[in-house]
Amino acid sequence: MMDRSCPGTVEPIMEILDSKWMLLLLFELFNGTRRFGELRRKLHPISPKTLTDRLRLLEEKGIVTRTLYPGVPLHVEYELTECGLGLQPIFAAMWTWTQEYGGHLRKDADERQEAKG
Amino acid sequence: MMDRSCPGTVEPIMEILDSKWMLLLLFELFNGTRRFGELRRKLHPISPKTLTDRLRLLEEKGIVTRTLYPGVPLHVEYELTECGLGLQPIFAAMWTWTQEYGGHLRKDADERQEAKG
DNA sequence: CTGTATCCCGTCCGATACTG
DNA sequence: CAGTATCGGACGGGATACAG
Repeated sequence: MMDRSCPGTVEPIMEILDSKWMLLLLFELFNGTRRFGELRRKLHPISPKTLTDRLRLLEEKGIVTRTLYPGVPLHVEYELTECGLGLQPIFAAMWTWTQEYGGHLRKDADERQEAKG
Repeated sequence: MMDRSCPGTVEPIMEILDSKWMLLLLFELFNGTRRFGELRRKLHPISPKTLTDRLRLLEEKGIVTRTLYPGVPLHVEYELTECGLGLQPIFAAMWTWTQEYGGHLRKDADERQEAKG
């Protein structure tokens, strides 16, 4: 499974996850159905354009459903599909990794130490 | 675990994975120690600047080690640390997701159908 | 062989104003 | 309320030449 074919298997997922706000957006949706304005407030200061872009992408990929409730005022709900909920084990694996190796992520700690000499 | 703290737990990993070439680079290293030129050939047409950037980042994060073998010609080897090898379950989870839900990722299939419609 | 230094371009994203 | 349209800036990454 860790062979040459794996990058091709993994890349489509990365195309979803690696854009700005996408993680926060997904986690928000993991916790239940959300409306557009609700997401906008929670992800503040995301721009409406960007939020729409993200939601449309997730829709395209079959990860969320968009439900329109006609009437005034307009009312739209976004909800994860089974496919979207299925992403959770991936985040669980990331969470586990951080617990295990998170201490290694010092990054600038080293640089500061070097500066001090 | 899927609560509000999780994005913060996951983001540091995404900072590593979400840059161009990083997936291919990691998979190459999963298969063993590699030299700079070797990576450059395998990831062709990556630019040397970008390859260096990626390797430096991985080094900073403690995910790879860089070993210099002095002499002419110069010889450098990159190898995953235990921490780097620990990333594999994450990719395994992604792989599983694609097996399970990969069929949902049609994206442009829908667009084409719409065009025909 | 293993990088670094420069320059440049495309893309992503934010800000803002506007519409059904 | 839930978006769309438009513009512009920042930044990631490519090409290329050069250095240790």
